[in-house]
Amino acid sequence: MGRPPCCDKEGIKKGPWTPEEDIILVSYIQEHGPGNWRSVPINTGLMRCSKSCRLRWTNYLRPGIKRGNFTAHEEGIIVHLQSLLGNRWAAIASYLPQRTDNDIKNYWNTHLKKKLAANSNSSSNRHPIFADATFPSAATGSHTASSNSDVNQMATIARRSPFADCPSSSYASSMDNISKLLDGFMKTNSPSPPPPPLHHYDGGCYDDVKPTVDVGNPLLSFDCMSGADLDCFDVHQQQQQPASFMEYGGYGGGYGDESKQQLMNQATPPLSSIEKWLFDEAAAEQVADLMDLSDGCCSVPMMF
DNA sequence: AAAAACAACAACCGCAACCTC
DNA sequence: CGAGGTTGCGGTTGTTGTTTT
Repeated sequence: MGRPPCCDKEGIKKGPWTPEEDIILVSYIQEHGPGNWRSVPINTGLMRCSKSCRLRWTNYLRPGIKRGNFTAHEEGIIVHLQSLLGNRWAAIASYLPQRTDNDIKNYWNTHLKKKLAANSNSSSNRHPIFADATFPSAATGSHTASSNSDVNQMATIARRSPFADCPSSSYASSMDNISKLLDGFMKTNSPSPPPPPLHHYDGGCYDDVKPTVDVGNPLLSFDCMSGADLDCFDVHQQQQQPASFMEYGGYGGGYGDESKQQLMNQATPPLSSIEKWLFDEAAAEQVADLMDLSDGCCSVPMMF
């Protein structure tokens, strides 16, 4: 099968998106919902390829995206999941609904990898919890997993992370301008329906209804998790409901603690222990601290 | 004050999986 | 069942902002 010409077409614009383009894309998706990306540039007149539209929406315009510094909790989750899953950023992102896979990938490459690489030089200080555990290989899926009790042990290590109180960065690029433009745009449009329940985010398509973690995911054989457990994270709604961009939170908006609680409440069947742990900020902060990402005193076995 | 170096992140590219007919 | 089309994902690059010299 031949690859369809996409971004190499003549007349296709590349590079940074303008606020005007963002408005066009957001308003179109508001009306039609995400998905069917092929038709987006055709119907909107945007001189962008479908892939670029999807990426822009997924990584930047999608409601509920949290921007700014990663918290210690998030760092803990990312480091732990990366050790479990390898560089499967989409799978990792499914555990952090407010972050995009691209964001996580960037953060890993620019921050965490460096920290962990520096820390790995002092492997003698590796914490016994991680030293004892053999984490799954992303390539083979083989592993012996840490148990719930291991996770609980992690949570008992009480030492506050230096990152815990990091303020969010003041994300101010073209976002301010875009936000103003969109604000004006929204005011001129009809009242919006109430915000929908938290979706499962799977690569940017809210209308996707499929398991968050695929069959090949080593977590499926993780001894404290079951397939049913994994479905806990697949919190989605069955029908699309275009909603106000701003009511979603607009740029920089997020579901925050309330939505996290909402997710916890909606998720049935009950979360597995590791999933609960992943949503437990206090525990994860402690794990992040346990990993000591800042001062290089200990490390996590990584699988690059 | 200017240039160079570095850091952060948005966006692109290409492959592979998935879907539809 | 297979071919063609579409979408998702991960690696990588390009651009912009910040810091250092």
